Amino acid sequence: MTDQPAELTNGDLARIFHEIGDILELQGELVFKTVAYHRAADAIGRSPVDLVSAYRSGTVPRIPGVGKAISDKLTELATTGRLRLLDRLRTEIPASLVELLQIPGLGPKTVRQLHQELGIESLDGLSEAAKTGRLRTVRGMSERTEALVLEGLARLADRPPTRMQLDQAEELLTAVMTALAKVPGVRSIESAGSFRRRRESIGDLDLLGETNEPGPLMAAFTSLGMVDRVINRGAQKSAVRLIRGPQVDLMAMPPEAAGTYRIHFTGSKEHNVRLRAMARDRGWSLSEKGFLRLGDDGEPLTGDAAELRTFATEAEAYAFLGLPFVEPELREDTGEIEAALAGTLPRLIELGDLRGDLHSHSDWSDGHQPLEVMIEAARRHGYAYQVLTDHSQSLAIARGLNPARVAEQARAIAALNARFEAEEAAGTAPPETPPGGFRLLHGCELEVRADGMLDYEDDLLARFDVVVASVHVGRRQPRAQLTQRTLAAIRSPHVDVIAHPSGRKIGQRPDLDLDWDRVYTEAAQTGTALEMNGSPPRLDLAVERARRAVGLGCLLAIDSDAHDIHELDYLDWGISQARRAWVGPESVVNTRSREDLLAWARGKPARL
DNA sequence: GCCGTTTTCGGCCCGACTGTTTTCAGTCG
Repeated sequence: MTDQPAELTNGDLARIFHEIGDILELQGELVFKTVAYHRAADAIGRSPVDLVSAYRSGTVPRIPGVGKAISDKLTELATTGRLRLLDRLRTEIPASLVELLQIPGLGPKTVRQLHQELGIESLDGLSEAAKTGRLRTVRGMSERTEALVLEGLARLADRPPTRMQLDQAEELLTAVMTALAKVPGVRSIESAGSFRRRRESIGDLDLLGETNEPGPLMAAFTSLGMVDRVINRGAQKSAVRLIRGPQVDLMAMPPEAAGTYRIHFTGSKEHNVRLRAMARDRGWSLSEKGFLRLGDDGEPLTGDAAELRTFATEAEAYAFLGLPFVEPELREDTGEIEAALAGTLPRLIELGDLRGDLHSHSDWSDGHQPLEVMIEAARRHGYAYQVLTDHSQSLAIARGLNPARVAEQARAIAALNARFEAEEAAGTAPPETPPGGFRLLHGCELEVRADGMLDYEDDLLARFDVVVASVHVGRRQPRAQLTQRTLAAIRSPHVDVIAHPSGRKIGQRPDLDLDWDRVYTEAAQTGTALEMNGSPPRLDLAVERARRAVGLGCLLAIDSDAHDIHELDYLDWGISQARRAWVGPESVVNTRSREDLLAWARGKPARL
């Protein structure tokens, strides 16, 4: 047996550099240095390229925030699987000390002090010291602080931090916003933060209230029935925790300065840091309140000389910095500032660009409703087509269709389409029906079996309008085998879309271990679309993968994968992820008319 | 530690809230 080091994923690498950053913080290292490690860790975690493979092969990608020092450490990790710096740091600071940073209110300075003065090096030690009253012997800590620490410890044990799906976040936000919109003097309540940027999962919720009179708003917010406890309450901002729910932050904004408040509270933090640096270069200090003129000493002018510029809209605030409006989904400091400066921001896809949905289910397989109910709901979305893609035969758990049932389903679809055509001719179709009418297209979700074979014969596959293929079984096969199965589907003349290509479920199930660049390259060569599945637990392809895939020439399909009429709206989440991936309408096959879509699907053999 | 058509050295974003303060540091977002 060889003593080959375990393969480190980008996620493992990110954790390593975050840990280094944490330990350096506890050691009192220069703040900018610790921030640099955390920044680099984030960028490494986001990288679409498998960095261990890249470093071993010597084709090292350029990663923003990774300079010579951290690059050398990546080389060491890729070749030896270890990092001497981290081994040494762990002997200097017990790894368990890092856990103390999770307690709300305890930052690096305090943890370091507790370690030095009381010898505390773990959560257990902290708990013991708080209970026995030793904590209050430290300067700056009181009996009250001890109670807060114990409360924080209890919460940590009680409720592991979980993140919400986008749809769950939306539901909670809507409830809070509806309640607060009625408060006198409040012009509007808006969501901000990571939900507005449509991150794939959401931790805290952020809200902005437009008002000149924040008092009643803060009072109403902190006394909502769904509030478990008030974390803090101030004149302009407050935070609460909802019962069995997340933390919600609310900030009041005066209407005339709403533009900079929105920018501030939408983030991301990294995007804002860039904007503030740009403001500083131009002689202004940027905060949520607006732009303050700086004096020669680099400090904002005060007294009579003070000068504050405010803007009611974000577009005006960006314009003051010489930038066009930057869509919230792009505000991650992943190149959007540079593109804005160069005037090369993309025209992002919108829900209205879609002409149909290529992936949905009925109770013919594992959908919740009869075909007629699903399709009646789909018709009312105003699309030109909906593709029904019930599962293929080998996926027994989802009641996959055998060839005889496929033929029966084709007849049912033909009958429905005949009715739609007649209603459109008679003018009795739903008012949402687009010019050219609505048609139900016959597709299937074709199982790529564990043995690598496709689940229907070619002559049957040829009869479908659209075929989406996916991997559900044999997920733990080695990379080479999984990649071959996916490539077999991509190369089939009948497969048009690879559905949820990574197979992940956010926070529950990891990605398939694929040679992604080969998948992208062959998908681009064959004109096979990769799906951006809008189902909130999937959101698959993930944003960074989608961005790379499009960069390598791939087409995408944005689909709902609806198993229920309410899930048809999942297209919206798919759109938001595509926007985060800088995707424009030209890269998405289901922006095409029904005729063009069918021509693309039929034309696949010619494209090969 | 990172980064640069105003810099290869000297910067690196900003303010509210909290707690324990007799004027502010730490934490957080």
